[in-house]
Amino acid sequence: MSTHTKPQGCTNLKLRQLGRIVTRHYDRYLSAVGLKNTQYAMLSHVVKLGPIRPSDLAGRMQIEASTLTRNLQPMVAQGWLTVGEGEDARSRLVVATLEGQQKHAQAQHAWKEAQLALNDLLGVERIWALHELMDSSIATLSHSARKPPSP
Amino acid sequence: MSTHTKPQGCTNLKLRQLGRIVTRHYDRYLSAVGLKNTQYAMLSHVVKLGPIRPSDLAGRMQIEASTLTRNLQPMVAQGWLTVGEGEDARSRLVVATLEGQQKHAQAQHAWKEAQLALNDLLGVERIWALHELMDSSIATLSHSARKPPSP
DNA sequence: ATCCTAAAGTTGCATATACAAATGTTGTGG
DNA sequence: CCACAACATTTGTATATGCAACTTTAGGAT
Repeated sequence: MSTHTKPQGCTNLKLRQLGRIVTRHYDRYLSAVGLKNTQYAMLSHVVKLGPIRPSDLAGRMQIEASTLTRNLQPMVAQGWLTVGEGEDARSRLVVATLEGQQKHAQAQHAWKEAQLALNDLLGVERIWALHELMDSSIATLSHSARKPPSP
Repeated sequence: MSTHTKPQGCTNLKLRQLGRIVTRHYDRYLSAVGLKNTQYAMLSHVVKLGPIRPSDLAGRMQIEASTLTRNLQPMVAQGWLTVGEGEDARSRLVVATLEGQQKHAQAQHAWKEAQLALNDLLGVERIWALHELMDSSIATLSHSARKPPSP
């Protein structure tokens, strides 16, 4: 018979448990430069995607727009990002300041150490396999409009 | 040459992005019974592990003790869990009330729908592969005392 | 017994996350 | 032009998450 029949257990539980462990790992490295993992992620996105509208940024990061609004605040307060006027009067544009770009460059070192340490702990094969699966899952799910249960 | 050289990108970023998507998915199903995914996870653990000390529960769930303290509060307020005296005067024991057990049984249906819907979206092969990788990663990381960067 | 350390929980502080509802803005059909 | 739907962002409310510091209680060593 086959080595596996049906998936066991809860995908969400596993994702969150592993996520917590891994997030703590990265945060220990990033704390040396005064950033949280989420802030590093946001900074990276803004540095790379240049002036970008909040809703587009939220879409790229797979977070809700309302979450983005709040996550921006500490970054703006620290002077790493600014939120300026957009095309419309309703939209804005997020950009990284010079300090933000410098902070990002500085944080990249810490990130790399964290990533390499994790590679060591899990082995590059497993990391690689995880990345492939997660990338393809994100791609699949970010398109399918996931509909709530019927009635 | 090999089809892959080194893992690209940030493991933490991918885990969190996929985690957010999947968590939202489950939460949409669980909202029908008035639970958040994390509460369902906690309820399941307590129902299964019977009277258990907070620190042991935290260890099983891979969350910090201080997080557990707070996450317990809404559950106790709803009457699903109680926190009683433990062996010591310093430790406690968490147990599920009757209402908690009923809520859990009720929530299991919603959870199953969410899981099956996800299986459909991603395919059982991918789910299975993800579970295997995440389980083994959690097992590996939960033992290795992850040490912060030197100085 | 006393002092010192370890163990178990909790609090203070800061951030992250999302849904529902509110606000303000734009574009459109009539 | 005007009512109305569609869009972009923010607020209200609630929960989740972790680190550092603190309190209380055990256990051990002398």
